[in-house]
Amino acid sequence: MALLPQPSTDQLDLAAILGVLGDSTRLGIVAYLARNEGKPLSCGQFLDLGSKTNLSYHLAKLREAGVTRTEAVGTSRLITLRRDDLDRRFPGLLDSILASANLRPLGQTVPDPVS
Amino acid sequence: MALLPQPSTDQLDLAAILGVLGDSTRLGIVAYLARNEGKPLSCGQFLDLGSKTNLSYHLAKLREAGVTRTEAVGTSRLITLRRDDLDRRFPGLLDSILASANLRPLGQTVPDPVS
DNA sequence: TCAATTGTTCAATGAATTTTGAACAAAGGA
DNA sequence: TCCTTTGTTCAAAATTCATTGAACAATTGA
Repeated sequence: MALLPQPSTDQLDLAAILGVLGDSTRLGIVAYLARNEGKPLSCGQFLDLGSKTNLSYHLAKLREAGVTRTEAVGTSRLITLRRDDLDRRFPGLLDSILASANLRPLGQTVPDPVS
Repeated sequence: MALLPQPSTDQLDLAAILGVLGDSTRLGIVAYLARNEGKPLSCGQFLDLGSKTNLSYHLAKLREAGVTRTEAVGTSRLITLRRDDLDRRFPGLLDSILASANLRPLGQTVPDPVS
């Protein structure tokens, strides 16, 4: 129903986006969103990436930088990647970051957050 | 002559790289290095992006994250982009970031540092 | 109405970041 | 040997960032 405040497409700032993605928790959130593109996820889906309070903080950062869209539905927040806007503003950027993120660093496995 | 300490190619960390590029001064340095690929630049070339001391700080950050290579020659430091290593570890990432950085944000011009 | 679910906000804390000027060091040229 | 050029290191200060627990708010279901 209610879309939480977010920057418009032409307000998207590269340094701000890179900065917000320069954090392993937030990178994990974005990678998970990308693996589930189409289905909006609620905050609770990310609970193994941080505490409830901490996720609220990181998810707000992502939304304020324009990486994610957050819609309030009931007591839930439905979160999606702003792929269209990001692709329009910075073509190819998101995909190359996601591709890099999926290269398992040093043979480690990236576990999926709770489903 | 002497190559300053830097992470090896497989030590390159995506979050660390994005984090270090999430700063407009450092992004400006990297964009300028890319526009001059081939010719190593010394710190002084970047003087309009910050003070001498401040640049020393930012250039160290870039080197420690593995984005740049720094070679000490005399009293100078010759700085280059680690394009080969970055491309090998994260194919396409650097180019998409550079392409995004070259989209003038909001019609602004990016002035070249002093030559 | 009551209780549970889902998240946010707040204050506090500790850590990391950015910036500055002063002092320093190393190399090169006059 | 001096002086200049090129950068680094250090300490200090200001700011921002990440994390936590407690309290709160809103919605939903029994």
